Amino acid sequence: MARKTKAEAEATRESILDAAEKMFFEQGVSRTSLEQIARAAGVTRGAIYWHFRNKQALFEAMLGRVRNPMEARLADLLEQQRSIDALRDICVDSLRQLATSEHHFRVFSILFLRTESDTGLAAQEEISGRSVQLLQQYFGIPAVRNTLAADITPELAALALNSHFVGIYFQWLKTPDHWNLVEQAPALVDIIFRGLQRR
Amino acid sequence: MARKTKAEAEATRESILDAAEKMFFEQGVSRTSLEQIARAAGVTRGAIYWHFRNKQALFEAMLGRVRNPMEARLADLLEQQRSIDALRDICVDSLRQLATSEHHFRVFSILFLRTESDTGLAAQEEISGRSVQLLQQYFGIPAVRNTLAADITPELAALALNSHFVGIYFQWLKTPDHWNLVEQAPALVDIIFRGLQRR
DNA sequence: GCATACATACAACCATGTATGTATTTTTAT
DNA sequence: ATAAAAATACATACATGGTTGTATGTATGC
Repeated sequence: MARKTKAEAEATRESILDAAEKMFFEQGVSRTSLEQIARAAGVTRGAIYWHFRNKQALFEAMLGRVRNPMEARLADLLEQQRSIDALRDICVDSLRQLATSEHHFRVFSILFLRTESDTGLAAQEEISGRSVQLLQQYFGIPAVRNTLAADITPELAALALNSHFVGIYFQWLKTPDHWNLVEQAPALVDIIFRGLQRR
Repeated sequence: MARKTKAEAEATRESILDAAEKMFFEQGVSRTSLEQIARAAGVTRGAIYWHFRNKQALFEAMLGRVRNPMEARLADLLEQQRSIDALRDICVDSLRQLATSEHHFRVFSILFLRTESDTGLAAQEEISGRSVQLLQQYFGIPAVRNTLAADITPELAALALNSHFVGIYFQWLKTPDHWNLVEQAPALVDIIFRGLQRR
């Protein structure tokens, strides 16, 4: 086949990534072959091996397209020393984004449910690890810490909030049609915040 | 090789399941071959195919050895209409069991992190689904429901508690050496209960 | 004219599943 | 009770396909 222009090449690269995302989501990472991805992208394996070293590299590139949506906002929260209500908004928005963005839905579904690879775990760690760090620092701000219940350290608060969050992600991704995350998000977030704050 | 006695056969069956649990935990389900499991069990693939129809059946049998530790106690909780403090004890114990029983640790680690199969998800659903059902019914008991915060329905309470729990499981299984689950368990449980109960 | 962006062809390897062999155990018939 | 028959609990051998990686071809953009 003929050589493509630079822009066209970049387009096929993206379509390969799209196809990988789709197939990984539908079948799981280990059970989808490069041949299947190639077919879904309308190319052959040759194209995949041209753009990516192997399946592993393709997988990582696919994950790399999604950035943790919370992270930037958490950094801003910390820097601006915003109120805890602002954090609550971030949390609600984050849950809603998972439920409304097909792209995020698929990638996080792959990360949580459709991969057993170590790089998948590493990616999870990279994503949630930084968030926990930022949350810890935020809860350490005296004005914020004072609002926490008596025996809750910043570390514990960050851990609990993050775990609660991951649990909601996880549970909902398993059965997204079973309950409405967008509707329940505020109530679910309120519960954990009530648990963290002093009464 | 010679035929074994009935008891011996049952022993090799168990050793195969043990080996599968070990290898699935260490390498993930899809990346461990039956050959590896056989070697780890000190037998050949012939023995595996004698006791199990295929890898899938072996995987299910391996999962079948662990029953949800919470379920029986939740049923009792509901039947005896015990106080919410009893539920809190169950939750703490459940977390502690994960951290102290190597067997539970491995199997849940496989379920949450080391499989991408649909049967893995189905098993998760079966395990946590019933718990949520029981929790819903329990929170529906008037005396219990009255202790919940104003706008929290029994369904929401069960969902939130279960999600919080799953999140803790998930986070800790990823990095079990990073923090001490046994120590933190009571505090983590207290947080979610404070969030659920009226102040 | 040379590097590019693929398609095509080829080699090699696991992993699975099944078929077969076999030494015992267990059962059955006498 | 004992010998023959049958079933058991595997090990071994083999056939197959699916997947990966690489090597090569090739038309075209630059």
